[in-house]
Parts: sequence; structure tokens; C-alpha cells
Amino acid sequence: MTAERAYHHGDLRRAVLTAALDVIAAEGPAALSLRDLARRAGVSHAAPAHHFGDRAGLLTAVAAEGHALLSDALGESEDLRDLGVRYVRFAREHPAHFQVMFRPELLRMDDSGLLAARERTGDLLRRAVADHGDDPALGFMAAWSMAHGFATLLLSHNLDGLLEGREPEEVFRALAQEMPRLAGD
Amino acid sequence: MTAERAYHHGDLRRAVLTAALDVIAAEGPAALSLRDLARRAGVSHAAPAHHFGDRAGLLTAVAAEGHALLSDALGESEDLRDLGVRYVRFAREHPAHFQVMFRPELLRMDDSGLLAARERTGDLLRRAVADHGDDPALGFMAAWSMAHGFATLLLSHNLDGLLEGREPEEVFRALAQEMPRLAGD
DNA sequence: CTAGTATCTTGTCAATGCCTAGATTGCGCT
DNA sequence: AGCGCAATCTAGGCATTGACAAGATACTAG
Repeated sequence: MTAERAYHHGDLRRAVLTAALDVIAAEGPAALSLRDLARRAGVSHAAPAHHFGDRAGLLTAVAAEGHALLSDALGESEDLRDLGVRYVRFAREHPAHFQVMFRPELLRMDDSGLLAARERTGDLLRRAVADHGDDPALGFMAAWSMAHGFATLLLSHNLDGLLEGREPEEVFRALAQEMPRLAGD
Repeated sequence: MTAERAYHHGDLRRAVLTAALDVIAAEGPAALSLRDLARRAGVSHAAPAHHFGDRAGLLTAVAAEGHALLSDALGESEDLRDLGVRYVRFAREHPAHFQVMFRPELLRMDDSGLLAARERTGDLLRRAVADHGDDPALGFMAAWSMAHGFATLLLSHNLDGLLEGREPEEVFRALAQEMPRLAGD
């Protein structure tokens, strides 16, 4: 939109990134082809490589952006249930980012941008659960497993038959409420 | 081992499947190449296709086998925590199967063998949580999210820094114990 | 306006998935 | 025992892809 035909394309980096998000959201990261993205952006087949290096570089950029978006989405809430709901909402609103962020085999884990973005969300989550329970690490893993598992199963359509039309975020809230009763049995 | 040089290879199907599990466990499903598997088995590049049709067919076979193994691993326990621990143990012992089983975009979801195997584990899990809590579906999703999230984060090395050498299964058990305290806050 | 840099294009190569046709092996049937 | 048939595997080919190298074009600092 900023420059439909600016030669040098105006903002190829953004265009490729956006196209990549579309593809990943629709068909998963495995279906992503640099040449296809180049075609969508109307540039030559090797143009994307200049911005991202290679496939892993592109996915790393997606993951880093994802961590930044997740930090913003989580905010500074103290309530664990709210945090979980926001985590799930993030996964729904940015499915492509979410599907890539936690898959080291797809990423350049030594990338400085990725590491910085990851550190920020990590800090944020750790701080949020720090004062819950005896063992902060346990609490952290419990809350994260819960939210991450729900989000993962949701995006991979493994909960489709169980939601029965209810809003996922609300189901997750109810489910976090139900948890103590289950565990207490 | 059954037939090292049996022409027609003896059991190519099993050999390819096993090689595929190695590759997936080491580098993920994305790194899987039919031609590479053929080389490992010492057969021509197109031989695997005869047994699995194509890449998706091979992954579908892996997923179906995974569901069968999971059914066996879960057993008939009534205790939700035990069930969760077994789910996590299964993920650790069969990481390649686990990484493929819940990814519809990699599979032929209309494959009859896969559907049957899936149905069996589904029934088993549903039965196990049926009598816990008001809403069985909620309880099902809660327990599954917890175990699946933990297993997923574990296999993707996202918990490496938090386990501090402890056995994952034991951490999960403690974590399930911690849950009510977290939720109750 | 010029030099230098970022951006993009073109061409190439090896590897892969998938398809087709053909060869080899093993098995059932008479 | 031998014939035919089906399963299994081989060989070759094609389109697509990721990665690399060399060169062209547009922007920008001085």
C-alpha cells in the first residue's frame, strides 16, 4: 500500500514476511517456499534471500516478531488465569507466529534478535508467576503447559469436536477454573 | 536383522519406518526425505513410495503407529495424574511418533488406519476423565492440555532451563499437584 | 554529480517428490 | 513341476525448490 510499484519494491521485507504469515497460517511452516513468496511479492526468486539469508532466517524473523507481539499481548497482568487467556488469544490472533516460535529445529537459535525478543517474554512470564506457589519454576511450568497445550491443540484442530461452538478463550477460562477440582480428586 | 540381504529386502516397510523415526526424532518431520530413507535402507529412490504412496502416507503410517503405541502406554488407569505421567513418558520414549501424531497438515486425515487408531486412544482418554468434574469435555480438555503442553514444550527443549536435572515425569507429577494451589489464588 | 551501497535480477546446480515404464522375485493354482 | 500373476523393487525423467554467484539497477551520502 505504501508504494505499489516503487521499484526496489518499497518494502519487500515486510511484504515477504506478511505473505509468509499467510502461508504458514493456512498450510503450516512446511508448506513455505521462498520462491512462492517471491512470486507473490512480484519479485525475482532470489530477492527474499537478500533480506533473510535463507529459509531458517525468514522463520527466525517470524519467531522474533512473534515474541515481540506476545510480550505486548500479555501485558502486565498479575492474574494467572487472565495471562493464560491472553496467551490463548495471542495464539488465535497470530497463529502463524505461534506455530513457529517454539520450534528450535526451524530457527536460527543463535540469532541475536530472536534471543532478545525471547528474553523479554521469558522475563515477563517468570515475573508473573514468581509469587505463586512454593516453587516458582514449578508454577511457571504448570501455567505455561496448560496455556501452551490448549493453544497448540486448538490450532492443530484437535479440540474442534469438543468446543461445541464456545469461544476458546472462555472455555480456557472455565477449564482453568475446573482444574483444582480435577487435581483434587 | 530378520533378513539382511533378502532381495526385496525382507521388510522394507519396517526399515523405512524405523529410519524415518530416527530422522524425525533427530531433526523433525521437516527434515525427512524419502530418497534419503531409501538410501539408508539400501534400495532405489522410488522403493519407499510403493509402501506408503508418498510423504504424507509415510507420516500417516507413523502417526497411526503412534496412536497404537499411545493406547498401550496409557493402559487403563483411573488416576488422572498417572495418566498424565504416562502421556509424558510416551512422548519422551517415542518422540518421533509424538511429533507427528497431532499435526493434521502433515497427515492424510482420511486414512482409515489412522482414524481407527485415533478413535481408540480418544475413547480411552474420554473414558478416563468421564467421571471427573461436572463437564466431562472440560475435564478432558484440561487434563489433555496440561499433559500435551508439558510434553510439547519438553520435546521442543523449551523446558531445558527449568528442569534442573530432575526427571520430567516426576516434575510433571509435582506440577499436577501444584496446580490447584495456582488456580486457587 | 560521483562513488558506494543496498536492493534486486538472472543464471546455474544439486536435491527432492512424484510419475511412468519396466525388471525381478515370490506365490498360488492347476 | 511349471505357469501365470501380483507384489516388490529399479531406472529414468520432469517440475520445483533452496542456495549460491555474478551482474544490473536504484538510492544516498558527500
